[in-house]
Amino acid sequence: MPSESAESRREPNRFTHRELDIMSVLWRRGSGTVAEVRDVLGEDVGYTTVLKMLQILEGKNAVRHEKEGRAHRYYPLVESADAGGSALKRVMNKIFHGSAELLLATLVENREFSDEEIERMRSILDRAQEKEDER
Amino acid sequence: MPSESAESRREPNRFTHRELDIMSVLWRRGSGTVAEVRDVLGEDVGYTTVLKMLQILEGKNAVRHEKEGRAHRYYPLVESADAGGSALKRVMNKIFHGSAELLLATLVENREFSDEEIERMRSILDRAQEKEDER
DNA sequence: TCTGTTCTACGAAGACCCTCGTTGACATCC
DNA sequence: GGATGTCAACGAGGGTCTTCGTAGAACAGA
Repeated sequence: MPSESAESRREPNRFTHRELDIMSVLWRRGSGTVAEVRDVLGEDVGYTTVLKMLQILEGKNAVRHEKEGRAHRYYPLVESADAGGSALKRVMNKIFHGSAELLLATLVENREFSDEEIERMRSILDRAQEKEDER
Repeated sequence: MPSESAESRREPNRFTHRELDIMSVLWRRGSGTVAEVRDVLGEDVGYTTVLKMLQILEGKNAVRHEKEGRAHRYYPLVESADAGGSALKRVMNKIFHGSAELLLATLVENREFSDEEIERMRSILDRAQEKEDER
């Protein structure tokens, strides 16, 4: 098995902090204009900054835009599940020695979950196991 | 609820990519000299680069070193569980809308787990629930 | 002693990230 | 028409991240 540590300079679905801030808004809302995104982010981020970031993201094919009146409306092209999968894999490998169990243990340790949440998480595992058993 | 997007410029336990590469090695091995860390990372990372990163990490109190012969042996000061907790929280909030269930679902979707692994993950949830029920 | 090796230390170069000032287009209101 | 407001576009500035060249100390072997 190759060492995996030599990262290719540009992985897919990997976002910088600000990029992630902005993608996060688009994922939540489905789409957004510059002004809308900026409203969510708060006034401490400049308008032109948000615009620039969206243009950068467009250059990376992470979003696309359509004209809407005089403004542009931006839509995410990268799915949050894909970005999340990559991010989780990275965290799991780099920090949790590749162990999903260690990751899960840390997750439940750092937050209190209600019975209902835990129940739903359990059923997620059930479904995964069923799928496994079918083979 | 405050908007949460205005990140403080330096969160604790937050590492850059290269920093994380190096911390990852120290966490796995428990400690390492520059040469040892570099061996794990592969020859495409320069010796002085690794040294520099370790010095930077030391400046951030993420590692410390002891003399070992003529060389330095570095030890992690930040625990992987702490770094992992921060990273998971970030991923959960920015990408999974704060939902641990969505996170778990993505995790099990992206990798096949054996029955044993799933069983152990289930018991992690059991333990969390017991703790919850005690109150 | 000379030479090669292995180490730390320092600093500078280059890439990347983020921010914002400025410009010009367009629209609206008076 | 002139003032005002909203918009995209561009580019430059300053910061951070990463890399590496170079220097010098310590040591080993011939």
